Amino acid sequence: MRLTTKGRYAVTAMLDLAYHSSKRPVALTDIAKRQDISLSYLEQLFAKLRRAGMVTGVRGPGGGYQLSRPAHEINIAEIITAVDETLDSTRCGGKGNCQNDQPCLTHELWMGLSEQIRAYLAGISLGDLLSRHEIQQVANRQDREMQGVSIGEESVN
Amino acid sequence: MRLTTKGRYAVTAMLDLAYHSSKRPVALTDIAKRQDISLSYLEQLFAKLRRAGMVTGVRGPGGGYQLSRPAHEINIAEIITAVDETLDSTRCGGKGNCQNDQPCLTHELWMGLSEQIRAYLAGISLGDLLSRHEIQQVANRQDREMQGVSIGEESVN
DNA sequence: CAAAAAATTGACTAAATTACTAGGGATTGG
DNA sequence: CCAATCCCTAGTAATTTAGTCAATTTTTTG
Ligand code: FES
Ligand code: FES
Repeated sequence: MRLTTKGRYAVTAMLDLAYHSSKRPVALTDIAKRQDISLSYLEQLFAKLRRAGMVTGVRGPGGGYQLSRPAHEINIAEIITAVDETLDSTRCGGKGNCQNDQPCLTHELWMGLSEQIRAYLAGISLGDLLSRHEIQQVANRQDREMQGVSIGEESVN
Repeated sequence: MRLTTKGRYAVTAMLDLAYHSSKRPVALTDIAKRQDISLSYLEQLFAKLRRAGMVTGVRGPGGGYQLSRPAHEINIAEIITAVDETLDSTRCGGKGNCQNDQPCLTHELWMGLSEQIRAYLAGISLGDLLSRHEIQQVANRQDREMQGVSIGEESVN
């Protein structure tokens, strides 16, 4: 499979967005600060998420991004495939041709694994994650740290 | 997770070894030809597999490698971890410290995924794979092609 | 209207990792 | 002995990832 920080960042950012969503859109600068992700890099990820129809951008002051669908209708597999293109474990990309146009000895094994991973991540939605205790605790901590930074110290960014 | 061609090659080579194992050891040059893997690269992988105690090497002419245990007692997860060091999906390596020494928002999610993958691959042994039809077919094809090469054509390697 | 806030886009770069090569021993059967 | 084979270490080329930079467009606020 290809699970890199790109996919991880995308899921993290989407979860942050879901957690802080209300009437008003959420600006990427806020997500970048809370989650410690480069703003420019986030912009690239959200461009893909927008093209995939998972978020909508609102321009201008007070703008930002919003989920296009309720959090419990967005699953993790979608998010990763939107930015990573695939969560396939095969070498051949599912085409069964990685040894001289023929399937290699282990093609079926990786196909099975891919399906396993896909099914697991497709079965978890942003809404599911939001309701988990550990995640609420972490999100809370991050919000407090954000306040601390903006009140107590100079912004170093 | 980190599933690269290194891990895939290792599993493929181990499966080839299991399939061709009998009294006599199997030489890496044969595996390299059948599976289209660079010999030097295979040697590096088998060095790790040997250190992990999964195969034993026999030197000298007629030498090669043998499985240290029966095929049904070697599972896929073992093989991958032996060469790839880990099949962890987290960014932090399970330590929960990837955001400024604190767990990031999605740490628990990746932990769950890692366990899912590990359990799946740990539940499959080389013996299981050997008994699958598709794999026998592919192995057979490879053996025929090998013969064709050594009889009909000059070896291009 | 002017200014500012924010998304949007595309090109480019640096760092890291992977896949692979090169070259030399060490062992052992015939 | 000598050829086949494992064994070991370094090094390198290719690929991929993570991230930067700079310019543009759209919209709201004052
Ligand atoms: S992984 Fe699909 S053919 Fe090798
Ligand atoms: S993945 Fe473990 S702390 Fe972020």
